Amino acid sequence: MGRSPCCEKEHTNKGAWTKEEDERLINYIKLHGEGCWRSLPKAAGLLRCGKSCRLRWINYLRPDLKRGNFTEDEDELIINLHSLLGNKWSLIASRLPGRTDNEIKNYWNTHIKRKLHSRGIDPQTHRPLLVHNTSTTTTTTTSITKPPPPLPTSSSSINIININDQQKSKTKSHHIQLADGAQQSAAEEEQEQEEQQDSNNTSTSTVMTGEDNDYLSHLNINLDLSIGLPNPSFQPHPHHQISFSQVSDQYSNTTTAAAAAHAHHHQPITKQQQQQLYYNGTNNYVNGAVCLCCHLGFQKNQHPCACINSVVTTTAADHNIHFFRYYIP
DNA sequence: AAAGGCACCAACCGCACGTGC
DNA sequence: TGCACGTGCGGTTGGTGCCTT
Repeated sequence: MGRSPCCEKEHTNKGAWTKEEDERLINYIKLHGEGCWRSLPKAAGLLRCGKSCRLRWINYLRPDLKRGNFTEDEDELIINLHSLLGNKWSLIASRLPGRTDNEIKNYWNTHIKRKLHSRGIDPQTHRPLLVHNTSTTTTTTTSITKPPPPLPTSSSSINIININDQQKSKTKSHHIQLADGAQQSAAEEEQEQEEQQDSNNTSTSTVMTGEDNDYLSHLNINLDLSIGLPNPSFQPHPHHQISFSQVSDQYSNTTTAAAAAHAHHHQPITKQQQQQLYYNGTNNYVNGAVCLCCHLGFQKNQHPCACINSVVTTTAADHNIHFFRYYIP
């Protein structure tokens, strides 16, 4: 016995939405708000599937949507985010206010892919295209190529933090600038290249780097990616309600840091702790954290993530810095 | 003017995940 | 623990309009 269909297909319209349908949907959501998509069509007097209503609202009718062409900045941002996240369109869209995942996905397939090809970059791997790369399996050929060029953003930083809860004194905190004119040592860079090549043999597009090779090879790697883009309208997922300040001293005290780590990994925290965290963020630019433990499948089966004992430290105060944290328990 | 090719994008579909029971 | 349900995501499809022949 299969699951019941999401709607009665014989009684639903398909295809393009009419103006009248749009108005019905808008009016209903204005009155009752979003949600309960399955029952919405009937309640709103629409002969549409609930999923269709949701899609129409999210991708087209929502009042906060930004219409019009993508800017050059948006282009670059999408490219950078895609190089980090892969085809996680909703995650990418969460960093572009007013843009939808569907819109970005379409834009990627129609414009950016071509743009990258013209730059000689493989849009899937973000590595230089090889002349002899005529095979359809680009992942195998790219494993022998040079590492990708630096991201064309103003600057990027990777912060690798190894925290042993009992031995915080042995904490390793590794901060690497990936901007043009990188602040990496040659040895670090070499190791990063090796690790990147290793990581390319997997389906994960995330770049692993730093001196923690032993730890990185450990199965219990936890990954927390927080991309610090100036996105004040960012609405964190309910699971990720706690925002992280980019200013290091905000989390220099253990209580706050522990609370932040605690909350970030889906643990309940007190109202007081929450207020403290938000208060700390208000004096500075507050960055919405994206937990890739969940989004990329790391620690999917562990609740909470093993990185719960990590202490959050940050190192950058530049509002435009792309900010990553890797937690290794 | 008609036909064909192409680009664009709204919409659909199937699946995965989270939640409640 | 397993199931049903609601929701969201990513890949794909199909309609439309523009351009070229």
